Amino acid sequence: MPYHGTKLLDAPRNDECAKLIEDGIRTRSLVILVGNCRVDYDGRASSTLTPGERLLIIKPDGSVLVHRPTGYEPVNWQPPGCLIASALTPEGELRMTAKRITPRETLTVYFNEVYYASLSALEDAGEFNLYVTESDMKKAVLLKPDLVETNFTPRSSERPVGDSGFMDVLGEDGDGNFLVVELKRTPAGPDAVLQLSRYVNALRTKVNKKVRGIILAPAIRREAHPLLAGAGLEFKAVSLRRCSEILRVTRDRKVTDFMKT
Amino acid sequence: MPYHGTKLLDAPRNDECAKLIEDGIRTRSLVILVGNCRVDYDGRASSTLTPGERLLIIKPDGSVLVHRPTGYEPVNWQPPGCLIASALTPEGELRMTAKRITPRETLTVYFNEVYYASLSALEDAGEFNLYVTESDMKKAVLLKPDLVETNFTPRSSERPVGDSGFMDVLGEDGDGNFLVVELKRTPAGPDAVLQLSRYVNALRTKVNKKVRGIILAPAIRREAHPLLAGAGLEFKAVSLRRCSEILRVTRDRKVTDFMKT
DNA sequence: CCTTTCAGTTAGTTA
DNA sequence: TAACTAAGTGAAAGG
Repeated sequence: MPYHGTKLLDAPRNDECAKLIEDGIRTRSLVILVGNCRVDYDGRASSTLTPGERLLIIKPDGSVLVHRPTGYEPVNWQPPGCLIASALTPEGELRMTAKRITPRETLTVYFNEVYYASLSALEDAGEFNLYVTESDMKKAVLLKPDLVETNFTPRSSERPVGDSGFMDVLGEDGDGNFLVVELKRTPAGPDAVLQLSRYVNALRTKVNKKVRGIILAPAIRREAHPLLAGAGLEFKAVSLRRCSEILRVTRDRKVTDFMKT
Repeated sequence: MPYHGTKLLDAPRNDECAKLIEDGIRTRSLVILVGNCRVDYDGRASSTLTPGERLLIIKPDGSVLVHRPTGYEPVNWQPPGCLIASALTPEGELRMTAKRITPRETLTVYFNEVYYASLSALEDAGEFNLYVTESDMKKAVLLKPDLVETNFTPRSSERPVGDSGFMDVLGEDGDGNFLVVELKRTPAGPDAVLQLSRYVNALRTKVNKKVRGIILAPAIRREAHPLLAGAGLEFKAVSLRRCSEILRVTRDRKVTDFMKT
C-alpha cells in the first residue's frame, strides 16, 4: 500500500477497476469510483437510471451508495451486509453487483468509463455523541427542575400509568399538586396534547389530589392551541440549546470533580 | 482541467485542500476528501464526532455528507442549499463549514490530514424511473381489471368519499355491486384495513346497493387478519412483478404503435 | 427473525 | 411557505 492504506487510480481502465473492487472487498477497504454509469435495481421495487456521471461508494461492511451530483439521498443504494462482485461485461463495461438476501434485492452498476478510482483502508474508532434527544431533555429537567417552573420537584419519571403508556416526568408543584410533564424535542402538536391528556386523566382517576399537566417543547404548533386550552393543560417553551447547556455544565462539573480527586 | 473535469490530489497539504474546496464551489463541482477528521454539528440538535478516518462529500448543490466506513447513512450531513467555506485553522488543520439558514444549523469538519482529495465537474442528465409505486399499481389495475377479479369494471379512481379521504379504485363486480379497491405496495397491515373500512362504510351510507371492499397487496400481515374478517372485507395477493409486467407490456405496445406510424 | 418506534429523518405534493 | 405523507425509508430496541 503506497500511502495511508490508500490506492489511487487516475483514469483507470475498466479491468483495473474490477480488480480494485475485488481488492477492496478482500482487504475490507472503502472503494470509490467516479465516472459515467447506468444503474439497475430490483427488489422491493425496481428502478433504472440511464447513463450519467456519478459517484459510487462501496463500503467495507457491504453497503453501497450511488450518488448523483445533487441531493442528500443516494439515487440508488444497498444497505450493509450484501455480497459484492465486479466483472467486465462482454462489451468491456465495468459491472458491479451488490446482492442482498432478506429481502432479496440486487443492485447493478454499469460503468462506461471511470474517471478515477480509489481504495482506502479506513480506521474509524471515533465516538459519536448526539445532543439533545428527549432523553437528554429529561436529564436536563431532572438536573434543573426550574426548567418546568420554580419550586417544581420531580418525584418519579417514566411512571407507568395503567395501559395508557408512560409519562415523561411526574412531580409536584410548589403547592403540592401533581404536575405531569410531557417532553417534546420538536414543536408540540395535537398528538402531544392528547398524549399528555391521557396521562393526566389516568392519574386523576387514581389520586385524590389536583393534577396539572404541562408540555415542555421548543414551541407549540398552532393547531394544538384549542386542544390545550380545552383540556386545561399548560405549555412552556424550552430551547434545546438551554437543555444542552445544562447538560454540558453538568458534564464539565463532573470533569472538574474528577480532576480534583 | 487535466481529465474529464477531474482533478486528483494524492496526499495533499491541508492548504491545497482548502483551495480545492473553494475551487469546487466556484466551478459547481463535486469535491471529495478522504482522511482523518473530527466533526461538530449544531442546529436542530447538536453532535460531536471524535477523530477517525472518513469520507467527506461536498456536492455542487451545497449538500454535504460525512461517511464513516460503515453504514448506509452519513454520520453527519447538511441538506442541499447551504453555504460552504473552507480555511486553515491557526493549528494548520483544514476546516470546512457548511451553514444553513431555516433552520439555522452549522456543520464543521476539521481535517487533521487528508489522504487524497478530488474535484469533479459531473454532468448527470440521466433519467431515473422507479417501478412499482402505488400509482403504478393503480395504472396496472385500470389497464387490467382482472387483477382484482374477473369481470371487475373500474368506474372511477381517487373518488372523494366525504371527508374520509380518497379511495384508490372504485368499480363494479360481475353482479353489479360496488367494489372498493385499496392498493398497497407493501404487505397490508391493520392500517390498510381500517382505511378501506372507512371508505366502504362512507360509501354504504350514500348508496342503496351492496358495497364490497378488497385490499390488493403483495401480502397481508398476520395482525390484519381479524380486522379484515371482522369488517367483512376481502384480500387478494398481487405481486409487484405482475404489475410491473403489465405496465411494461403496455409501454412496449405504445412503442410498437409508435413505430408503426 | 419479526415488530415497533424514531429520525438533525429527506423528499415530494398540495393548499 | 407551511402542512401532510410516503420512503426500495434506515437504524435501534425489544420480544
